[in-house]
Order: sequence, then structure tokens, then C-alpha cells
Amino acid sequence: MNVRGTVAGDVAVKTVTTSYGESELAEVPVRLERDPETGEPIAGDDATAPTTVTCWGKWVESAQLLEPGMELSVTEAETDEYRGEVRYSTTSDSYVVVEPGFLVNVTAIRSWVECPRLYYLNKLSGVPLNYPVVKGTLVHEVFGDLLRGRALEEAIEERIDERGLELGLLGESPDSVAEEVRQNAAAIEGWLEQGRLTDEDDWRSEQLLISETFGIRGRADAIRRGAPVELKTGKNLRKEPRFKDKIQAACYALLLEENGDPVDTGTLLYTKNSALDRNEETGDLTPAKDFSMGNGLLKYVVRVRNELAAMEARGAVPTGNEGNAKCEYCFERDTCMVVSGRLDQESKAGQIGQPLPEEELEHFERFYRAIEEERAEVHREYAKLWEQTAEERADDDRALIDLEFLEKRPLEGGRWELRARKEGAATSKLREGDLVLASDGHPVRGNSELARIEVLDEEVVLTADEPVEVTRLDVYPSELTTDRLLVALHDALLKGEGRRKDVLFGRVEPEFEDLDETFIDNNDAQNEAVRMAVGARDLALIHGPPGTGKTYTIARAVRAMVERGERVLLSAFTNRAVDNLLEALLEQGFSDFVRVGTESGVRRDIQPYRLERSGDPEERLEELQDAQVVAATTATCGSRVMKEQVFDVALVDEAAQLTEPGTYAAINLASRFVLVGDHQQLPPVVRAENELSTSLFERLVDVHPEAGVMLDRQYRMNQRIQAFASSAFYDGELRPATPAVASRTLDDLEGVSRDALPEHLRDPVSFVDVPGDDERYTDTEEAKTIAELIETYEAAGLDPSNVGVIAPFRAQVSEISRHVPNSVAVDTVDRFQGSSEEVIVVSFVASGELEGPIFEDHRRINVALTRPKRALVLVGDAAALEGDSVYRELLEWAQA
DNA sequence: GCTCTGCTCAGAGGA
Repeated sequence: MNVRGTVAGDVAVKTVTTSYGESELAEVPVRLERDPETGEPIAGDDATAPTTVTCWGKWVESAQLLEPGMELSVTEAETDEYRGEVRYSTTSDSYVVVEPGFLVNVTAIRSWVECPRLYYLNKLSGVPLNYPVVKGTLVHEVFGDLLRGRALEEAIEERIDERGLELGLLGESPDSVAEEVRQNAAAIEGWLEQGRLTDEDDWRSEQLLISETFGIRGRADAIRRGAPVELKTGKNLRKEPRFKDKIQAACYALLLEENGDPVDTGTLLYTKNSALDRNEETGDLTPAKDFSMGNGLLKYVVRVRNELAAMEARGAVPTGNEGNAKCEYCFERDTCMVVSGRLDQESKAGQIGQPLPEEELEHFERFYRAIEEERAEVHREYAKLWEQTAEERADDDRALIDLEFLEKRPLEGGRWELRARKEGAATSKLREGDLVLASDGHPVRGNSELARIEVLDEEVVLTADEPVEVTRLDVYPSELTTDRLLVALHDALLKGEGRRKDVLFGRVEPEFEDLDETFIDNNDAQNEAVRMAVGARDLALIHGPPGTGKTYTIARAVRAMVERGERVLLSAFTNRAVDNLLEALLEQGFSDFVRVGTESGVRRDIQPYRLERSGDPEERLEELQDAQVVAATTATCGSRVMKEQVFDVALVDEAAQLTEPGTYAAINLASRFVLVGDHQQLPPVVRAENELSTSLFERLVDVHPEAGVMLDRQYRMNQRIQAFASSAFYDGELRPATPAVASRTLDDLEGVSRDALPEHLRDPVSFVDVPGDDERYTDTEEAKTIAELIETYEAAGLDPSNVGVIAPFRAQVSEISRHVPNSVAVDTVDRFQGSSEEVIVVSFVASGELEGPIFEDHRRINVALTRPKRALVLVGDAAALEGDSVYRELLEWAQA
């Protein structure tokens, strides 16, 4: 039976004498969530009384890592009664897992075994672009292709082509790379031939494995007869596989064992060994080293994993003394010493250099913790894969379930196309281009593959390395962005240049070059913004409230910078914002830019400017290197390719939506930077509530108000509409740019007559009182009223495509969508940010007592209220809204 | 307790 619970007190370690001799044991007080025998939740007094779990033998090591509050799981436990009390203890088949909900990567365990500090350094500073790594990746890809039955030369050619950009940056030619890959592949092929003779088909490549029992996840290179095969392109001239390689294979064995039969062997394939390791007697090529995996090794792996998980749970930093690696042999020794020195950390290798100033150290630690909290949230997403039922996942929009599997079709190159049919109404967070877990029923327990969504319609089309009869798709939680945030933070504070940091921490005032030039004629604030952006030696902050032409202003600034011969990085958090900037540049007749990003992320009209990753290395390199303007999301700025690029200036739009480390990812690449945003609109999207919720933009506006300028004239809203937002959010400083803007009404639109509208809708701002229904996240009455409103507007001559409807909840969005014509854009506030419509209808979904904020915080209301140009209609239950002071003011304004 | 976008994924190797 499996025992699982929360550690409720201190662990006691004892030595006892048993019939087998002296033994160590650890007694752990554990508060169980469920009865281990029945699986029923424990209720009442029993829930608070801790049970003792005894860990015998080597598991004492893992038990000693535990602290109150940590999670513990023991498999194959047995019950024993001790002085009338029911207790549990480990058996010879047990595994003890510390913090099982924390899914540790196989490669993390591998580097932890080598040296715990190496694990930490990898996490902090990432792995830069280098040739051995790219070559290793290529050989692995070709290996996978061979297993999937592809011809060698074809595989080599295509895989190298795919990495054109990276190879270009590394200055490698396709021919020489192909030759090296070919040499490695020869070893693989030779070995495969032997394997095929005895065992034709029992192979599979690249499987993503997740273990809910052991809290481990990873991707195995290949599986042969149920056992892991791990490919290594590095050198190993010794007879035995390297220890860390064995550990890696053993991790996959554990993962495979969870859903299948016990695994007792592993194979390591050292492809560089072929020529060197020829067996003199038989003449065989022997790149493969098989080794047996006993229980002891597998348990060791879990103990190592426990060390890592416990260290992360405590928020501690490894010193390197935990292991027994020799620093003299370590590749990362210098990095290790520098990081230790800069962060004033204890480390086995020692320290070099001066520590960061106290305030920077403190800043680093706070953000490090915040990012790790964010990572923990990603891990929680993983746990939901098995903790929630399929139905709960679907209700949470995290899965599409009950798909009807249609077909699997082999594609050229050994990959597969999978098709399934979904019910039309089913919704989820999944979008085309996303990576998902495609399974035949359960993403962890069933047959499951990492797949990409090619088409998401009534019929779903996926591509994957291996076929699976897909009936369910789950969101795949990725740590990629968290990883990149950490590296960006590290780069900003540890590698950051002195003056940059002085400015960031408010120790030095930003400087500006005095420019006389007029860039924009009839808008002083915009002109000043461009002047500051162009003349900034350190930074400039442009505050752009709704409709004030910030995109236009940025585009103008970019052109001015380009004229001065500067190389410019354009960035923003979302793909949409990046493409909007480029659109503005195109409108101003400038098209000499390159867009870096994924095919599914970049908007159709910007695709011609998108940098292909594949192709001739020199050509790809030139395209990127020669581009004076490069545009990418901040996440992409943290990619290996972008990190090789250097810019004079980074311009970041929608900066108020970015976390501080997220902003660093972009500005780390440039010597000066301009942030553009509005901290009165949406804040960063983060899972955990912590420092990440405040943007660098907002912080710097406070620290350096003199480096900022606010665009104060808006080109969007009728005066009546903007009045509330201006006074509530912009100190009354937001004004219509022209009298024409101030007085714009629906009458200006062709064929529309306000006189045809009922009295109460003729004003640019109106309120429609709907006593709502009592549903929490939907309101059918409001939805019906909104549908009627749209008909009324239509009758007055307005095309429904000029109406946008904003609702606070997704449930209400779909409710309203069912009632109104397709041409009406219905969405949440978040998705409306950055766009506008002639008429905006806001659905409040409030009735009875207001329970908590509807549009979460004031910034969401601001966004909702500032989308319309000519008319704003608020729809809600007046009696309910009046219960909240902000909404009461809003009603007074709307009904004035 | 709601709102939400990123990203090839994870792993690739250097003596």
C-alpha cells in the first residue's frame, strides 16, 4: 500500500537491534490525507493526529531531509502495531519519495549526481550556444529518425538544414557538420543492424515519461524491449559507462517501470567510440555498453532525487560539499567561483571577486524566490494531470476529452499525423501551434505522446514522433519561461554593466542627450517622447494611456534611431504587441526589419519578415546579423539565438505587462533601453502572487519620474467616455487630442442615426439595469439583454462588427456568444487590451451581494472602459453594483 | 476564486 501525507513534526533517528543485527531507522510523524488501506479521505480528529511512518535502512538518509510541512510518500509500505497504535513502515520493496509533487527533470538528477552545485549553475546561467551541444542534438535527432525507419543521408541533410540559423551563428558549414554526424551515425547504424537481426520491431524513439510516484520526468532517447537506451556523442574510453550516464538511464528505467514491467538493464551508446574501441579479436564495433540495473541503483536514484527536491523545498542553495566531485576537473569551476563570489555564497570551489552590493543581493534573492514560486506553480499544474479527473480537467479548460480517434498516418521522415474529432462546443486553452500531451485516455497513466496541434477545429490534427490513438489532449505545463526568467535575472545582476545597474537601483540619475529636432509636429507629448527615447543615454519611460498613439510614437522613434545608425531591438510580452509595432513601422513606410519567432506565433501579414531557422547557415546568419531592427517577444529574447545578438537600444512595448526579469530578457541585449506602457492597465500574468506582479516599468516610473513622459492626448474616445478613466486613473490629465475626437458620436458613421436609438442609448455612455440571475460566472439575463441591444443598434444602422462585448468571465463570454451574431467580438478584458471598437458593451455578471471584485482590480475596469470610440454601454444589476464604492461612482457617471 | 501569454519539449557536451 502507498502511504502519503504531510510531515507533522521532527524526524527521530534511532539505532535498533533486530533479528538481522543492528539497523538504523527514522520515525517520521506524518499527517495522512487518505487512509492508506481504503483510500478514503481521513476526516475528523484522526485528520489532525499524526501517524508514525518508519523508514528503515538507507531511507533514513531521505527521512533526514524532511522538515515539517513537506510532503512524503512511501510505496509498498506495511502496517505494524506498536503499543496499540497503528503505524506504517517501509519494506524491502518500498521507495520513499520526498515532495513527490515536485517533478524533477532527469537531466537535473544527472547533473546533481555530478555535483549539486552544477545543477544550480545550469539553472541560473543556462547553456549558451556552442557547437558540441548542437552537434550532439543533431546526432540524437538522426538517431531518432533512424529508429523511425528513415534513410540516413536524408535524415542528416534535413536535420542540418533545420538548424541553419544556429550553425550560421556558430560559423559551421553544412558539409563538415554532416561529415561529423555521419561518423557518429555509423556507430549507431552498425549497432542497429545487430539489434535488428534478433528483434525487428520492438523499438521506439523519444518518449516523454512522467512519474507521479517518483516525482520524476524526462524524455528517453529510445526504448528497446522495454529498456532504456541512452545515446552519448561524447568520449568515453573506459570499459564502464560513466556514472552520471548510468544514473540518467536508471531514471528512465524507473519511469518505465511505473507503467510497465520491471527493467533490469540499460544501454549506453557512445557513438564516438566506434573507431577507437574496435574489439581486436572479433573486429566488432562496440559503441554500446549494456549494464544491469539492480534495485540498489534505482533506490539510489530516488534518494538523489529526494536530496534535490528537499533542497528546492527549503529554498536552499547547494554548496557542492553535498557531493564528492573534484573541483579541479570541473568545466564549470570558474563560473562556479564567480557566481559564489558575486552572490557571496559558500561553495566547495571557493569564491572569486567582490560580492554584489547588499541591495542587489537582496533583490536577487527576492526575485530568485519569486521565480521559484512560479516554478512551483508549474509543478502544481503537472500534479493536476493525475490529481484531477478528466472531467475536472475539461471543466478547467485544461483538456479536451472524449475525442473520437479517426486515424494515424505516417508522414515523411518517420513522424505521424494523428486525427481526432471533437465536439463542436468543447473549449480549452489549447491553440493551434501548442505542444500538448496527446493520450489514449490518460496523459500520465495511459499511452501518451508530446504532440503539436496543427489544426484545431471540429477535426483536430496533430503531429507526433510516435503514433497514439488519441482521445484526449492536455495542456503541457512547461518550465521554459521560468527557466528563462531566472537566466535573465542572473544576466542582469551578475553580468550587468555597472552604470546600468546604478540606474536600475536609483543610485544614478539617467542622462539624456539634448535634441532640438522635431519628430512629431502636432503633439508635444509624443514629440517629447521620441526625443527622450532617441536621446536617452540610459533609459526612457513612455507612459501611454489608452488611445494616445504609443505604437505610432514608438515607430517614429525607431525610424529616428535607425537614421542615426543604431541597431534596434523591438520587444513586448505578447506576439500580438510585437506584430502591432511592426505594423506601425510598415504604415510609416519602414520595412527593414526581421521578426524572430515561431510560425504559429507570428501574425499572417508579418510572416514574410519572419526569420526562418532552417536553410543555408551563411544566408540565415546574414539575414539576422544585417537586420538593423529585430523584433521578438521577450521570451524569445531569452533564447540561445537571441542571446548572441547585441543592440544599441531595446524598445519594449506593453512593458507594464512584463515582470521585472521578463523585461531584463530584452534589455540585457542592448546598451540603452526605452520602456513603453501603462501601469494603469493590465499587470503581468503570473501564477504566484509575489514580486513578479510589479513590472520594472512601474518600479522605474517611481524611481526615475524625470526619465518619463506621459502621452496625454487620446485619439480614440468621445469626451464623455474618457472622462471617468481620465479622472480615476490619470489625474484628469488625459484629454481628447482634437475637438473632432472629443465630439465623435455614432452619427459620424455612415448610415447610422442616433435618433433611431431609444432615448437612453443616445448618450455616448449609458447604463442598462438588468436584475441578474443568480449564477456565479454567467448571467443569461444580461446575455439576452446584450443580444437585444445589438439588434437595437443594428436597427439604427450600425453594423454588428462594430460592436465589441467585454465580460469578466470566460463562461459569460461563451454565454453571450451564444446569443449574439458571430460578427460581434465577445471576449474577456485581457484579450481586448490593445484594441478598440466603435461601440463597447460591458457585461458585469453581478447580482445579489457582490462577492469580491468583478473585474479583479481597477486596472481591468480601466481597460474595459477605454475600448470604445463612440459609445459605451454598461449592463448590470444596479442594486448589486451599488454595494461597491468604485462601481457606485461608475454608475453615477454612466447615468449622469 | 477569476482573469491570462509565453515557449519547440528536454536535453544536447566539454576532458
